[in-house]
Amino acid sequence: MHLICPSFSRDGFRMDDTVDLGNRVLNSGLSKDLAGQTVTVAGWLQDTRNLGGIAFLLIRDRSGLVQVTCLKKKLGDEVFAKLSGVPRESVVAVTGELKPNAQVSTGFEILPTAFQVISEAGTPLPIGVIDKVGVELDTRLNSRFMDLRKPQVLAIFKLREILIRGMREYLVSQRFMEVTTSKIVAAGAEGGSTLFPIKYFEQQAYLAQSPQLYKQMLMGAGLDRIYELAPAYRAEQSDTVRHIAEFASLDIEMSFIRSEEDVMNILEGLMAHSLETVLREGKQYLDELGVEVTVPKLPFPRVTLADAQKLLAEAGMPVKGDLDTESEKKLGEIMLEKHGAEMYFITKFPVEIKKSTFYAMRDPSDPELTNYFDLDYRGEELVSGGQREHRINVLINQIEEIGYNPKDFEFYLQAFRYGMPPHGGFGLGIERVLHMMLRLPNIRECVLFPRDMYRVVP
RNA sequence: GCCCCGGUAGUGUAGUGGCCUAUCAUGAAGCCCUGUCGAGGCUUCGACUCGGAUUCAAAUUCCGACCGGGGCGCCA
Repeated sequence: MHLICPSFSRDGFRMDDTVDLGNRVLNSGLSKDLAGQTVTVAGWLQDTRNLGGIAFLLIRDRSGLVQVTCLKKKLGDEVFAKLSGVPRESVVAVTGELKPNAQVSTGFEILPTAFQVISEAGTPLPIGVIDKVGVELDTRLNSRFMDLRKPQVLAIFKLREILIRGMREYLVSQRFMEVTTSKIVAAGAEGGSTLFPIKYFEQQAYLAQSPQLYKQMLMGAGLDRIYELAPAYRAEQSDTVRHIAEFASLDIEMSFIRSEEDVMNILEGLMAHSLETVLREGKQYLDELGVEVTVPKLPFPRVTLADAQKLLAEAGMPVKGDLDTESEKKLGEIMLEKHGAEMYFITKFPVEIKKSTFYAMRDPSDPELTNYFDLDYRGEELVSGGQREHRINVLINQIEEIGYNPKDFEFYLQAFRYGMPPHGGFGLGIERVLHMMLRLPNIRECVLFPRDMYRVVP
């Protein structure tokens, strides 16, 4: 911490120690109405435009920009040179008089009476905050702290926060209780190949790929309606723009459902409410990104997987089995055209496709199908969910069918032996929602410090 | 895991055997300029990922390593 200008002396410019941050106001709190008042602001020196006898310093804080205008005549040569020579992106604090001025885009400026460089930035910057050249995502992620200083990058995370807040609001209104389950587990909900092994004292353990089994056990505990927002870890060898090794998963589980339809009702309500919240509270950030968001209308269209295959065949893209990436995208176009819907359910996945999902309930009216669905958003999968099998005997059969040993799941199965209500739920990828909602080229854009097959730092 | 593509100043790029003491922009350093808001003008600085091979000659071709991008499978 050091003084910028020990020689400050002219015109009452403060040359003593430091600017008092106790009186600091956010840039957004300033306006012409404060004309003549002394104000203190602090932030990052975004840019300096030195015109010779006058210099403009732009100071950015989390709320926006403010212009500090320095006059050489008033400050003296030495002070003026020091002020206009502070490196970009240094953290500075300024006290000065707020003066209305129509020549400034905000309508006012600050004439400094004290100035402190709190933390000087090195040069050159690893990446520019306002430079007029592109920067690749990988380079940006290597200097993420600097990247996040860009308003359009920060906007993504403001919107993420609003989206999640909207989701919580909705779930609370529907009497869901938030829970936290362990991310250190002895067994996965699905195959072992996507698990990250960890050494847990003297035992083998894994990072949780899903809270699936715990959510269900909590239904056996009588919690009725729960949700959890927590990281999920997948060691998938998936190097694509929509996969990351650690993602935020919103998992819900609810009891006493009649079928998966009850779960879908909650899910569509959740999506509509949270997107509405984003639209209502996040307008400035959406504008920053130049994105338009449409709130989906209720109810969302439902199409069985079989019908989806028919639609695709009619469109000249026949698929057998599960949809591949190309047909998934195509279905997104078809649903938009036919129903004007960006979000839609694909229902009644066949047992054949869901065979590793041993806890899926099969359709009582067709043993070839399950009560499982996906929610897609413009051709990308956001959610998987469905009705679970709550009958212990059937559940054990389904575990054995895929060659697993029920003994390995005894901790889980126990919860089914002493009273388990019919239940269902889903897991939703937060980043997938943002990826599609904001039309970002890469899902890594909406994680602060993304983890993928190759990146563990920062 | 499979397929395709790439790695040039701090950042983004041009350059596909000799015309490269490597282009342009941005940036940084310095000078000039009293109304900038993508400020402007002038000067300077700064790079061929690493190792091996081919060749009279390699940023450029070949092999390997490392790093990155896209697609597929799979998935949230």
